Amino acid sequence: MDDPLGYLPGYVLRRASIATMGRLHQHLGAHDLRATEASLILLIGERTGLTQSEAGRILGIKRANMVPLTAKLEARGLLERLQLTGRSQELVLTAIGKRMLAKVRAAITAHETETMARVPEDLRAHVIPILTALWGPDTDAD
Amino acid sequence: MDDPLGYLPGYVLRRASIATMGRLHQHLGAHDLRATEASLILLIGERTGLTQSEAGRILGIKRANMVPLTAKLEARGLLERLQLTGRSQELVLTAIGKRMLAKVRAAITAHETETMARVPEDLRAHVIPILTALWGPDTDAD
DNA sequence: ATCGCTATGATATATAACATAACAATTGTG
DNA sequence: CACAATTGTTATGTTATATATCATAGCGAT
Repeated sequence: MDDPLGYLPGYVLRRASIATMGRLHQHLGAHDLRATEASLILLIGERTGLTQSEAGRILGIKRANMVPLTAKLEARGLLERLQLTGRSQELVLTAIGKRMLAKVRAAITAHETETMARVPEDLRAHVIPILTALWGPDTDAD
Repeated sequence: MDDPLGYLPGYVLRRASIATMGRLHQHLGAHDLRATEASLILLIGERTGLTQSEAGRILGIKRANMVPLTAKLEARGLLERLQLTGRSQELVLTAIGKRMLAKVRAAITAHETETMARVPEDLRAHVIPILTALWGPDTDAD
């Protein structure tokens, strides 16, 4: 098709992200999960004792937006909110949530493999370093 | 802050894209342009005789969403729609639009430089190839 | 221990960017 | 010519953001 903007890193980065997210969405679709929801489940699965706002900070999701996100997952029985200190609450996976976690991990692994497979072999080692560099230390979600 | 998901290419790609778009937005903010609008202006500036739907196809924007996009830019006096065949219309930059194009190009160049500067020098050459590979041939917007 | 500041969660609301579906008009083609 | 495909448009819905405001709870300093 020719993309006359294909020489612009920012543009190509965005298109790459959109395309990759689209593919991820297909992997997750079977479990009726959005990428954001999946990332939260993954995160809780890897880090115990996380507070709702801590999780939000790590994922770059604002406090206000964590509310409907956790509410939805809680409504589906995937996670629980444990009142921790009276003003903060810990996010914990339920049994169903843990089963979902396994499925999410499988989906993510498949997607990850598929994603890396697109990159010429000799460049694969540079993917994470480059993307991490572009991510950069701008990480404040709130 | 530690990002426990930092080993996932898809996740890091998304964060990188969001961060980079945020920085781009700052460059463009002075001209009150969204990234999408800027990309359309850039595109028209590089390719003459483009139809609205052609532009949409190239940029991955659906026909329906091209309407408010072009309408807004036309309302700002940046572009004109020339009836081309009776059902298709060519997008053309006005004089003001061309002046804006110059500014957009400057902003994009600055942003591009800033973006590449984040990447360790020895990896820079791989940025576009990797991102292009990840973008992949999924390019159908409609 | 109380005063003031900050953190947390929640609510309401706005916006950008995308999607789908239906439609009219027009063009191209078998 | 009849029919299919293309183009632009309108209406509408969804998702992921954002902001502003609020009540409550904890914390630090005096």
